[in-house]
Amino acid sequence: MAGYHHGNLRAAILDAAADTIARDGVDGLSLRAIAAGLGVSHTAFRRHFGDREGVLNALAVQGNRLLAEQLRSAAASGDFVEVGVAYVRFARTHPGQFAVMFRPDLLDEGDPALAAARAAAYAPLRAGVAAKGLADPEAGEVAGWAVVHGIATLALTGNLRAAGGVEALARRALALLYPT
Amino acid sequence: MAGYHHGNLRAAILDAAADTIARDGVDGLSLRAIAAGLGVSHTAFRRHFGDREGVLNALAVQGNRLLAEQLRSAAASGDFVEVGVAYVRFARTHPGQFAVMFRPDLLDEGDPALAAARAAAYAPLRAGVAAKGLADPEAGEVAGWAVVHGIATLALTGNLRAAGGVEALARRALALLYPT
DNA sequence: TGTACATCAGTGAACGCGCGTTCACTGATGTAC
DNA sequence: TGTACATCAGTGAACGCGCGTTCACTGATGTAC
Repeated sequence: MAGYHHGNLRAAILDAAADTIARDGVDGLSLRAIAAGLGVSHTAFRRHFGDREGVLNALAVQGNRLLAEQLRSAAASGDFVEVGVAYVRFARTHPGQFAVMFRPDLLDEGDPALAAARAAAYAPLRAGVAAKGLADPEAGEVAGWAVVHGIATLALTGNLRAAGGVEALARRALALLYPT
Repeated sequence: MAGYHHGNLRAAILDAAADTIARDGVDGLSLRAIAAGLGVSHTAFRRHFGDREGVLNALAVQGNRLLAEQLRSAAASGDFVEVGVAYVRFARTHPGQFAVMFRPDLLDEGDPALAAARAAAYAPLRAGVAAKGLADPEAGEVAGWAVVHGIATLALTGNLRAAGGVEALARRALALLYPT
């Protein structure tokens, strides 16, 4: 662990970056501060990520993969509302990744790994809406995505009061949109 | 207009700040750059706003007042869906203000003018949902707000493809949530 | 079993940059008499 | 009608700060023979 070689610097940097972004926002992310926190030179990250955009991009890929996994798992329950709840839960348990995933201005939009991870994350939403057999499935996708993205965003920025918890509130809102 | 006194510096700074934030994000806002653009000393804004937070706060108050006005006007049409569409339209026509309005971390949360402007902006949503007579009005408010906030946010950050236009898409999504 | 050498991982000094803030100030305006 | 003076509006030099990047480098590891 100690010594010249860190051993797991790449993962450690991503973890620390996610924490910092969750606390201070993307623009509060200082690679120098992260390096200091890890007891490592402030240029060490370059070997693994190249530059600042590389760090953010890696975080976005990681986030999308994790989101895809959690949405798929929720979809397996058979209740589409739970897919939406899982989206909100992901945003609140991985706020650092979430803050970066929908910021194409900060990412390498040419990265095929990012595109693939995004597509994987979007697939369960599309499949779930299709199964509903709505007259306007495009509107169904957008409404579903927007309602959970909106709740997640508003909750993360401190704009939502939810006495019974954010996830329960999301469940009630989704029940209105997709009545059983 | 020319000369030592600008005449309308306060309004000019707010306009320029909104433009810059719309283009570069809140953290891309440089008061020095704005001052240079207006041909004014980079400390001139202090007389009117005190510090950086003062500028952002004034922008948020202005934005909330404008939003309140436009939502009230849409509510007068009698069609609640149009209140939601007006929210999305506001976000897209005033992206600089919108980016700041829901960032309590950047604002002076003790400012009564801000609290009043926010309450005025939220009122038409609450009234419109109440008129719907839903079994779960709280969920109705959150779902309505979240869906338009989500669509606005996703569209502004470049995450939404909408062939027929964002407002039309919002209208279809809202029609799903509040069927007539 | 040992040695040479390529590769991989991390170092730390130096650079230039733009930022918000502080400070003592100067120019313009308006009001009292 | 004119003058004194308080107030309001904007100036510009200087400060300290933290940032990402560049650069030449050193230490550690693993593989070929």
